[in-house]
Amino acid sequence: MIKIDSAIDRKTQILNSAEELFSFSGYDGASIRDIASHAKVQLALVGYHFGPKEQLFEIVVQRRAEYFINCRSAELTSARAARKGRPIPIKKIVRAYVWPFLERVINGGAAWKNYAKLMSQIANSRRWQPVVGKYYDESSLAFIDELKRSLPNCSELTIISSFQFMIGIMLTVSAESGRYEVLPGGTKSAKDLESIYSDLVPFISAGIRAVNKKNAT
Amino acid sequence: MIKIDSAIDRKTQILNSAEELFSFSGYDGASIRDIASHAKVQLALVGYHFGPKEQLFEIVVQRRAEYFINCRSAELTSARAARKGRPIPIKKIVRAYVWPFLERVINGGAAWKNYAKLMSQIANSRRWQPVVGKYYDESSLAFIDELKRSLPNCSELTIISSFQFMIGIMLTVSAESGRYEVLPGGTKSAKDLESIYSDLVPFISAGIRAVNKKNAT
DNA sequence: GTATAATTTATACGATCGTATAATATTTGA
DNA sequence: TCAAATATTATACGATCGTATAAATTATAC
Repeated sequence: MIKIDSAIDRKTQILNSAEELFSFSGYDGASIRDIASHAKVQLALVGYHFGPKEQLFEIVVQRRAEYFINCRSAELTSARAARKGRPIPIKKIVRAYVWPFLERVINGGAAWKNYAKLMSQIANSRRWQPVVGKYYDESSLAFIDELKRSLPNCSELTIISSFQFMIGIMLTVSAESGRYEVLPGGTKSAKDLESIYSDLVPFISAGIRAVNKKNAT
Repeated sequence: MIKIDSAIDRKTQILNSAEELFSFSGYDGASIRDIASHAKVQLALVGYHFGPKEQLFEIVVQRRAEYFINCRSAELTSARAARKGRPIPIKKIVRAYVWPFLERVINGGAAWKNYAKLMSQIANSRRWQPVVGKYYDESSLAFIDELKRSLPNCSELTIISSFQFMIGIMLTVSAESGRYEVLPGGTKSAKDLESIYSDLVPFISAGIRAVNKKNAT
């Protein structure tokens, strides 16, 4: 008889189910009953472990946010160390931000894909701005500061816009909405996905350099 | 006594309210009762004019889609005519796609802003892919074909990716989620918005040129 | 002007929602 | 081993959901 920590297992199952159903149906479209039955637990157990629905939602957002923030911070630190005080190349900054996210979408399995889909929807939503900001703002500020250091002649607004453009691209790709699978020549295989990702950093880096040059004082 | 066409007026009011509430709360978060009371009409009137909720939602998406598709098509046609058979510059293609949308966000008032916010959420959603695709796929294909003509050495997948990147940027900016207003130096005024828009086309054009060069055969 | 059609109102139905609670089962710690 | 803590179940409550329907009102056409 194998002993398993049932409580933790079930909590994880609930979070994974919530993540999946929220990402497809949205916050109000996914009921706690849907989530419970998808996780194969009783309805009341969801509330017992996670409290009200809004709190469950926030915990879903928080859970993987911590990983990304730590990972991005580590990438940035290591890039800084390699440059010994000199500004970090734009491409490295972009990579430090988008790669931890894309890597998980590629290698992390269905759960991480679901998280990415969820984020791609709520990041554009005013309604969830407080939740997203609570966990991601601090990390965002660190990257914007780093961009400022590497683009000293660029206006702050242009830097923030570039940062926003980067996130927009990262999320629309990670959403895998199916919008481009139906188009002839659109994505079909995992190999295609990697090809898209390999275009992503050069695209963003060139974009940032272009608006920097355009707005340089 | 002024004679007003009450029915049409109220239908428009309902659509505007649905647009606003869908864009903030999502499809399931906005109830028909919310929409009706926001439009100052009776509950049952919504169903009378627009049928089931899903149909109302689709009509909201469709209403302004027609304008954008026509406007983009006209921009493309005029750009083609000016070039007399030669390929259209990338910047012109990008502008033909994003400008009709951004122009409405800038000058169209609250209703068009709400539509943009709504699109920025459902465009990344698999759930609504059939609805979005129904109205936008044909136009998307026309733009992808035009990009192929201007980038003859670029792989089809890279072109589709670039197209997707462009839409991701356009929508994340139009969403006005409030994510960047809280950041120091972030957007505050309408003037800032125009500055962001002026960075958008150069950013995307430079990005496309970069991945084209990288993948050129 | 009056019959016909279109619009609007008032209301009700069954289903599903989030949440709370009491009872039961399981695990934990001394 | 046995009480205390934790986890799980079963169930019920009031609120709100989308939808349907009949009555009342307004507009249209001849």
